[in-house]
Amino acid sequence: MTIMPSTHAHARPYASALEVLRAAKLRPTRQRLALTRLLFDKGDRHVTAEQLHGEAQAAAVRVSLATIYNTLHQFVGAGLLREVVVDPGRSYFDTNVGNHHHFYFEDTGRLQDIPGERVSVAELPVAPAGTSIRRVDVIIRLGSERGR
Amino acid sequence: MTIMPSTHAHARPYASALEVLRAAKLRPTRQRLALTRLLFDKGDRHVTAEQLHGEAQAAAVRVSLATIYNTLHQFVGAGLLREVVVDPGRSYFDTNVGNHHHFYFEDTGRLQDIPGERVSVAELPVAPAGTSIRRVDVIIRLGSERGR
DNA sequence: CGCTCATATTAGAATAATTCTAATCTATTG
DNA sequence: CAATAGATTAGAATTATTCTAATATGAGCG
Repeated sequence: MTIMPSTHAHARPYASALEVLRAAKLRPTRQRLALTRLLFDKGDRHVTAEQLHGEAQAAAVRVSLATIYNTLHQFVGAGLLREVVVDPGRSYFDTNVGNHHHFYFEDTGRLQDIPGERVSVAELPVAPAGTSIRRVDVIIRLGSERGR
Repeated sequence: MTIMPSTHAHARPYASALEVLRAAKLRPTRQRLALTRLLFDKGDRHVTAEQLHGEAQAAAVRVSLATIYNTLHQFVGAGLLREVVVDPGRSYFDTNVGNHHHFYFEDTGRLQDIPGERVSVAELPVAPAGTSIRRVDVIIRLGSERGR
């Protein structure tokens, strides 16, 4: 793919990152644009803050870890990311915000999506008045061979 | 309830704590006995390390935080406790090791059991060869009124 | 019982992930 | 382009947890 004259009509990474941030009402700063691209230009992924920081540095993008955290949380707030809690002490951020669940490989720490349709949860009593379901997380924890 | 002459025939807290530890092949030390009682004498509960430490101090049991952590993890290893991960950076230990799932009140940080039968998960592809399912966690996250 | 030793416990230091702070920058708007 | 609200930053601070090395203790044995 060759360099194109600057138009605005197609989904180049840059343009789409900009749109993503605009839609989320977040100022498109240099670092947010870069992080948006790192996060969303490669399909669904699960990253930790440190990982993303590493990728940013590898890509010669100067971003502090504080900004990584700020941005990840803002993205979660804006519905661009979903935080997955599987490991005490480590947070994963999932670029797939659709209806789905997870396989978690305990040995390697890797997460894998399971399409939402493959899992059904029989209806349950919505808890005490004044509360509503934010989300239902299903995590299938996998270990190597020896089943426990 | 008054002090009983020392017999061995009924399920006093002390005796059962001893049995629990023996069954788990863990030496019944002073602190493990005390923690066993604190954990299991009051029905199903979800505690953090700090909480348990606090309870121990309140009960005038001298135990270091390191021992709390050691013990909690040994108990998990022995199948006496189950670790529930719902909050990044905080671990809950559940005295209910049977088949069940959880409501998680995001505002208060409280966990509540949901009997296992109330939740059914439609079968899913067991992941890559060489792995087996260790556990399936279903966490229903609740928020206050405003749904999201 | 009292020794011995493997196992536990402990205080405190160390680590890891994350958040905070206050100073410095930078989009945005007029 | 100046003003300013909002963003970024380095580094300190916080939180939860683990590690370390020294000390204590339960279990088995004579």
